[in-house]
Amino acid sequence: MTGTSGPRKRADAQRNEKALLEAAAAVFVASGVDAPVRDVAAAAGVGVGTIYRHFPTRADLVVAVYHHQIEACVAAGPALLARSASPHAALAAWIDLFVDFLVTKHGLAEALRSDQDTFQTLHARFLDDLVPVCAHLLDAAAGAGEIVPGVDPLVLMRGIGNLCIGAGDPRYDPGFVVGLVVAGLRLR
Amino acid sequence: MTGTSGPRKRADAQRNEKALLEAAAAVFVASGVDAPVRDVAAAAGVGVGTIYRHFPTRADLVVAVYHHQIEACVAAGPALLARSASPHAALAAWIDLFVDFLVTKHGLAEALRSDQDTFQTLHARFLDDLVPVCAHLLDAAAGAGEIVPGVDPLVLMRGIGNLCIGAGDPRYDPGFVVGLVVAGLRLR
Amino acid sequence: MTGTSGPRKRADAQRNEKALLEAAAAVFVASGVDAPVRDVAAAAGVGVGTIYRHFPTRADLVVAVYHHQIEACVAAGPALLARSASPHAALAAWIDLFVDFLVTKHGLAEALRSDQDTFQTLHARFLDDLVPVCAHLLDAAAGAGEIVPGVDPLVLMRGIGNLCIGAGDPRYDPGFVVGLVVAGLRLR
Amino acid sequence: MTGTSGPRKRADAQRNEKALLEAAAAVFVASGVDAPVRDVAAAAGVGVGTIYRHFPTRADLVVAVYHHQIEACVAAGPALLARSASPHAALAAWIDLFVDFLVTKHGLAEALRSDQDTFQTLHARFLDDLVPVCAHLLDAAAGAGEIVPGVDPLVLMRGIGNLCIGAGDPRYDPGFVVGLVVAGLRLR
DNA sequence: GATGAATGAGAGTTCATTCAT
DNA sequence: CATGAATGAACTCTCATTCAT
Repeated sequence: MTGTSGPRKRADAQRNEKALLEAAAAVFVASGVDAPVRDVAAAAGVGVGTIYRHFPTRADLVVAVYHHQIEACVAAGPALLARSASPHAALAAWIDLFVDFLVTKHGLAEALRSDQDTFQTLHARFLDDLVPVCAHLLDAAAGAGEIVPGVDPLVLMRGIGNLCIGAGDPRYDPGFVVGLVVAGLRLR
Repeated sequence: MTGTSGPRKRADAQRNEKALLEAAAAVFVASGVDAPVRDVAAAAGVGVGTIYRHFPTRADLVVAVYHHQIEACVAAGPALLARSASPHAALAAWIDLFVDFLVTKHGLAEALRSDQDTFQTLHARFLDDLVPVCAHLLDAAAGAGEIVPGVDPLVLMRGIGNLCIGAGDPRYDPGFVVGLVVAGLRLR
Repeated sequence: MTGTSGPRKRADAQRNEKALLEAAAAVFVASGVDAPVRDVAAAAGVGVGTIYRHFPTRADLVVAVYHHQIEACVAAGPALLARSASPHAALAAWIDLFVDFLVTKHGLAEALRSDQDTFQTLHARFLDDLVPVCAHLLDAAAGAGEIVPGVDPLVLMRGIGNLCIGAGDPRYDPGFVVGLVVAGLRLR
Repeated sequence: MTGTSGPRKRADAQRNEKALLEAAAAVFVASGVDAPVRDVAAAAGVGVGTIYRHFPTRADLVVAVYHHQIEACVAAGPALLARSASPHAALAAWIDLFVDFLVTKHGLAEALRSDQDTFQTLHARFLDDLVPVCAHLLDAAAGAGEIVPGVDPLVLMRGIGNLCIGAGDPRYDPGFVVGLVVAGLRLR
């Protein structure tokens, strides 16, 4: 805005892509990840061609939309483990974080659960990145004797993800049920 | 042909409707509750007009499809409470039943979670019928001091329902996570 | 129009299909066989869905459009052979008929030559039906010692077909070149 | 870098244009003259804008692509007439040359026949250059009493061109039908 | 009542063409 | 001059829904 007029084209394109992602995120929240490409384009104020240029398939777009947020979650795992009172506390905090993330980005959980071919990629990406973090936290907690051993992190994460579906409804409370799950993990 | 046409028609219509429901159930399992109306009509061997005559909206059809199964679940609640060792055991057994139901009728959980307007009716019907049963079981278990008090049956049921989404995937195991929830309910 | 209101639905559908074919023929002449489906639908005064119902693929439509005309040509072969002065005269007359047909239905020749996948079916149909007739005429003329033996009917017909491309242009005269071909066939 | 930039640029531009034409020729052979502009640009390693700068319309590009080859054909006419045994032999040889040209550059014949507005220019150019050559050969042969008089060279050339359409198909043989045409030209 | 033909909105996708950099 | 990002018209195809028979 001040003096960035030099190599502008690439800068513009990047800005454009960012605007695209934000618009897509908004549209996904409002209409789900199945929202018409046209709607996303309109929301971003670009032509549909621009969407296809940047993200050839819908999966590419969805993955991109949630990429940064996934990364943040990945980073939070070790950080929490380092500064929490106990591994179980870290696990609980991380799950809370994950739930907050999903609940905030309403529509994400729905996307995650979709077994449509279109979202295979999203699925993969999501789980490939997050499951190891979860596994690490589970191992730490199990190693400390705080939780039952042998919990499959993938199963746990998909469960948590599922529980976040429909978070917008005032009559539903994902956090409560997730709390039951976390409680259920504890060794008694 | 003249005298019997009155009652006969009704019988025929009922038969027709039943065939419709069975066909719809099969199609829903195969293609989800968003399956094209034409597919349902074709599976039932009727015209699409007939579907619309019997079930003006898709929700009506979906509700009807799952009606009997919901009723069975409703009936199972008191029965289990009567013959189980403890209220908590009855609750656990009933939840298992519910999970089995959802998991077996693949696609139902997905339909349940949908917040699309189309399924509002289904939602309502499903919960209106089942929540009281669940509430009764929760009350009994809480009254016996076996579980934490104040669990909202609606929230619990929606959580359970959500956990059943994606049950077909071999890498996911709804039962395990539901087990954690049930364990989490117990007073420690 | 007078008393055909009995089994009207099927009658209507047939009428509709006929109107469709006529409209499609007109559009094909005007815009080629690649004309947008919408244009055909508009010309026929129906929705696009109607086109797709009657003719699931474009090839189906194209084949149907030219079906009757192909049949007429098929029927003309033996008839001409029976009533012509010589086999060569019959062959020449039949080729004239074929050329008239292609030239009249401007756009047909273009369709025929297309090697696009869409028209494979048309190609096949066209040649499967007409080549045998042509072969019969060629055999008769060759048997009578009037023309060179061993002419491949398929090659001849595709040549004739090609020559009819662009018949609308006043500066071109397919008939003349076809005449040269027919003359070239004669034993000298 | 300073003094040579004037002439250098022109040299570069010429080189660029040549590369463009070669790339376009290759793409036209592979995908037909309707190939996406992008494909041509990509094959040439330039941006689409460059294509549009050099050749504002597609016709301009197509004409340019085939320009050199047309010129070669033009030059061959008198040469053949000079060194052939008879005018008819020269005509036949020249037609063979023309056919070889069209058949080799698969896609050219298709382009030639197109009556689309886009190719009007190509048409014109092609015929304006070649028709006189053909006329000359026809006149010579007619003058020598070898062929029928009064053959319109334009009609003949378009016929020949049409016959070359679909040359790639193993079941078709343009050369054979062209041979019939050439034979048909002879006085008997 | 049942039928299924017809309708047409809507979604995905491709590309010719323009124009800011 | 060259580039290629952006635009948006155009096209195909699908299906929910209506309604004449």
